[in-house]
Amino acid sequence: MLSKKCQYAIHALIYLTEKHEKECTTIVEIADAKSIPHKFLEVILLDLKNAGVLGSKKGKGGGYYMIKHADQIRIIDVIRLIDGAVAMLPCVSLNFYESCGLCENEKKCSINKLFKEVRDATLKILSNNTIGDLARIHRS
Amino acid sequence: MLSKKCQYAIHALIYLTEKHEKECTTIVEIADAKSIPHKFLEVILLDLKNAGVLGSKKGKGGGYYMIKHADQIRIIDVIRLIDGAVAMLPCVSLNFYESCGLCENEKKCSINKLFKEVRDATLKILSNNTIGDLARIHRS
DNA sequence: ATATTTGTCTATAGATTTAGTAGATTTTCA
DNA sequence: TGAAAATCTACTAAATCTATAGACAAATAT
Repeated sequence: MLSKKCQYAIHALIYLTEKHEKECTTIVEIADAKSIPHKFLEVILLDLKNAGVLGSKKGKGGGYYMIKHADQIRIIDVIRLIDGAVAMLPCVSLNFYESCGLCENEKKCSINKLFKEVRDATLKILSNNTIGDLARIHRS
Repeated sequence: MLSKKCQYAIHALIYLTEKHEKECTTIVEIADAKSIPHKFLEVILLDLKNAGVLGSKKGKGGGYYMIKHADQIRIIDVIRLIDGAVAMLPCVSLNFYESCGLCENEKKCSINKLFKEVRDATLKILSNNTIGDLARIHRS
């Protein structure tokens, strides 16, 4: 399961994409629109900023804005950024690999093989879809 | 990520399948063979028993044995039994559905739609593979 | 300059889940 | 009866999740 944090991140990014781009939107506006606790959203938007996805401006008229184009933000990237590994087992994760510590030979392990299949199927979908795609469907 | 508990469950079932079927195997034997903490394995095997996957016999010469054929135990069933939902969002789960509480109309929600795709791809693989399949590959 | 608005940083806290442990009890077999 | 094994009850420690509080820094308007 994706964490609440990650779900909030996706919703916030879609909201920012659907708004006029290049304009600043405050944390409170997004929080109210999407019913996200705003102190929690604060942390999330900061993470997205530190990852280079969003930019921000302080003071009056400030807020957050998209720094990357929505079509360049893949869903898989948001998940990895907020939640970490996408794979169902540590030993099949591309970005957060760890040995499972249970099988003797990972290359011959049937469990490993099966969950690599699952990983690849999941990755195929989540890396071919962007925040832009989701926002477009949303609008129509 | 699958929990350790679920990984242990899969390994234990494969171990039981690879052993001579119909014979009793003690918790301690499985725990030692697969390096699983045996008090933890105790809980796991009991869950599998209560779900009708394993049978048990108490006393001397007792232990656990397969009650279902390994080819009838789908990996998806083990995961659902031990970890619960397989889906990445509550609103796309078939067996553990809950509303996400974030979108107005689930049927029009693009996020919902995307993660249903992921769910279906995952389910396709995990319901077409059984403990028997994993044990067979293991052996060869 | 100063007040206001807005993001940033530090710190904390409650709830839940994960991963496991301890010890008494029951059943079965020899 | 005694030993071996599962079963049951009841914990616990640590991590993670989901937040919240409050001080601080920067930008803007007046």
